Amino acid sequence: MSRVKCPKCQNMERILKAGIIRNKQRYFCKACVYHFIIKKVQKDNNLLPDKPASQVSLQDIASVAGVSITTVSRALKNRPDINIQTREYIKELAKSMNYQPNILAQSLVNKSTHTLGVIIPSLDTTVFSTMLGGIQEVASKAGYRVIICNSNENHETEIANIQGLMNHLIDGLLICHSIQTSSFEHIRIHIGKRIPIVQFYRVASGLPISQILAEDEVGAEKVTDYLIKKGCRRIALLLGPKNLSITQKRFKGYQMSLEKHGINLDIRLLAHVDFLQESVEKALEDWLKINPKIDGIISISDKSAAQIIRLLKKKSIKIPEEINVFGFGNEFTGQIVEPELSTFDTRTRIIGEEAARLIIEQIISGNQEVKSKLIPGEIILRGSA
Amino acid sequence: MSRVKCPKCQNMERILKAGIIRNKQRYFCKACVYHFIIKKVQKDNNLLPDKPASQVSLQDIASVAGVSITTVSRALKNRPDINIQTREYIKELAKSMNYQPNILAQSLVNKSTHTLGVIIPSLDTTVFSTMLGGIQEVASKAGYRVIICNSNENHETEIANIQGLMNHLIDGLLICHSIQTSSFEHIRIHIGKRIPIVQFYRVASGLPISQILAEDEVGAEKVTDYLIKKGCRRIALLLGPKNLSITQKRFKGYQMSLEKHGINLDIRLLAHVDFLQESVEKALEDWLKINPKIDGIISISDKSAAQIIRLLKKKSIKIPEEINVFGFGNEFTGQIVEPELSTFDTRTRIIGEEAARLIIEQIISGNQEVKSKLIPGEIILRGSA
DNA sequence: ACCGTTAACGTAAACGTTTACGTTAACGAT
DNA sequence: ATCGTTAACGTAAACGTTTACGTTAACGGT
Repeated sequence: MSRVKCPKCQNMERILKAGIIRNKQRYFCKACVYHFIIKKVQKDNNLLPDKPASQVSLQDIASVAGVSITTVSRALKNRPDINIQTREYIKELAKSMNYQPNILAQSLVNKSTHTLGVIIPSLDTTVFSTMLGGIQEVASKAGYRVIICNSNENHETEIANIQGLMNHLIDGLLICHSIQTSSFEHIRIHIGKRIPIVQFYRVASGLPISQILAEDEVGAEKVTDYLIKKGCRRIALLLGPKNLSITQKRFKGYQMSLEKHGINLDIRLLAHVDFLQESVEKALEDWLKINPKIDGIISISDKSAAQIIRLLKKKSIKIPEEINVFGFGNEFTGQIVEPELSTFDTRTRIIGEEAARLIIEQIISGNQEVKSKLIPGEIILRGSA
Repeated sequence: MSRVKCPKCQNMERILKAGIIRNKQRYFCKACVYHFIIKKVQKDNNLLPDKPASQVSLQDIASVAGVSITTVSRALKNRPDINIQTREYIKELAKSMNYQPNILAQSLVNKSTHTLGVIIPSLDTTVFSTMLGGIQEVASKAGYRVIICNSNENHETEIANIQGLMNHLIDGLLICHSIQTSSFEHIRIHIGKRIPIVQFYRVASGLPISQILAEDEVGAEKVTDYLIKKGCRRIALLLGPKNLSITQKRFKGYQMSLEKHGINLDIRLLAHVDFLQESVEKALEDWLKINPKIDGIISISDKSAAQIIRLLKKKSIKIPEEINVFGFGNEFTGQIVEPELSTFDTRTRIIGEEAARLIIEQIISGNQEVKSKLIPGEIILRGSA
């Protein structure tokens, strides 16, 4: 017979084998009707009385102090219902034990992580990193962390990122859509739920979500107005992909200005690029073949504008005498290129700040009322126009 | 007498008042020795049988499916020990109920968040956002999220950020120190603990932590070598704050090159700036007063170098005939300024990628062996030198 | 002696998972 | 009938907090 003793009734007689489970022999004691497994005799875990590297928890402090977890929590959180001496003692003890609260556990209970999620299409572009800087600053002043996800201008990545963040990791989402994003179902399913969302810079206007916008339409109109006033009649417009809100709005502003001044729209003067150097160069080549000749260029970004200036100079085309060039964004590059770039400052940092401010307000108030805010920009005149 | 009934023994006789606690009258039943509080009669919570907006949990699915939480978890995690039909049924049910796992709870149990923390000194500088891009890409391909904290070149902020992240929010920390950081106790206390740390770009060499470095020393030496070979003898060096590792290393490389070529070091040719436009301008003004005249400038960054070129041109000093200018970093600006900037490409994106790769390897392997990796850079010659 | 009151503490549930281990029913071999 | 075996499920502990609520001792008034 098996020399096995039932751990419950200590009987050694009526023990049956009862199969093998997870590589261990199982037994059944008929006397006390009990299934059991013989544990491996642990090799004397002689040393290491404390858990070694793991962080100290409320429980650890409670054990040392000889009180309950509740009391420790109360002490550290400065709750009432605790003796002042006890509180101070525990606080010092916690400090000496180098206690650090586990934010995960806190968040799980409090249902709030004090973290904002940001989806941004790219980090290589100054515009976006500037906005991020603004978001960061406001967020950290308000005690919020920021998780940044880079969609890399890719629709699928954007969707995946949102999925991940929304699973209880963040208290609010700031999103600037990728170029490729044209359907917005992945956003719509989250509207009105627990987590507020704010769109910024590039937005989907159809959705009932708050937005922080640059003055795209008005900006483009002002810039076009200015160029027309300077005498330009053949103004080329470099735009992003057609589905982008800023593309549409800037085109609209451009169009309105032309209309206002009685100038006909020539679609050959419009170009849609994907922000890569080659496509900008291609667009410029095409423009230069057009008759009557162009006398102005408004670019989506200062980066592209700077590039255009360099290309025009290589062709010995005089700026601004033959062609005026205007940028968008007021990036550093504009001050380096010669002639220095005239540009429409969209105040990207402010956009970031306002977006963060709005979402934090919505998180705290719980009020998800749809708000739309336009950040006023400003024309900055330098040598190129 | 009080017409209060004891909820335990239903007695209405021997009930005593027992103080008020949290604004509620407390009672004591002498019959069954029981303290109790009369609950407010809940207003018929007539509607809303389900919790309204809160996310669906394993428990919810289990209730609907009529199984236990364990079974649901097993099904969704494709564990064995479950009937295939049950599994498929539960999976579909979960999908139809739009189940999303709570990452916080998962992380709490698994003691891993699949998130990297990054401390970066600034977002406005191309160098850093480029490195971030590299980190992001590698991390997200490996299934890791990234929390970015901007220290804003501030020591205190850096410390606060690390504190926050280390409290169980991240599996690994990537850090690029702020300018102001000169003591490293806040790092040292975390070494060898649960969470691996990797320093990148700006590092504290004294610490036993892995590092990913740019070729600062060799790079500066190569650049100086090149300028000397071109005939320069009075090469000015624009550096960052003295405590920065990259400052020290680039100076060392510069010094070694001078020594090698038998040129004496003139400390008037060294300038330490804080990356602001004014300080760069000030440094340049000082240099131009020196005799014998300078014939070369090596700058900490392309941005400063571009600025210097603009300033020199305003003073009608010819580049590279009178003064050669060399940058560091290969930023976009260098291609816009005229003459185009010669620069040492430190491969910042690669640095970010490698840093992410290293920390993920350490997280997965659990091996925190100290590794140091130098990312080879490359001289890029353009018009300015 | 009896009762009402309160300061100061403890107990246990809850948050949503994962997982070690216990349990059951059914089946096949003796 | 008895026993060994296994598929397929359930129970409960654990992760580290927060917090609603229960409990105790001590005190003061009659």
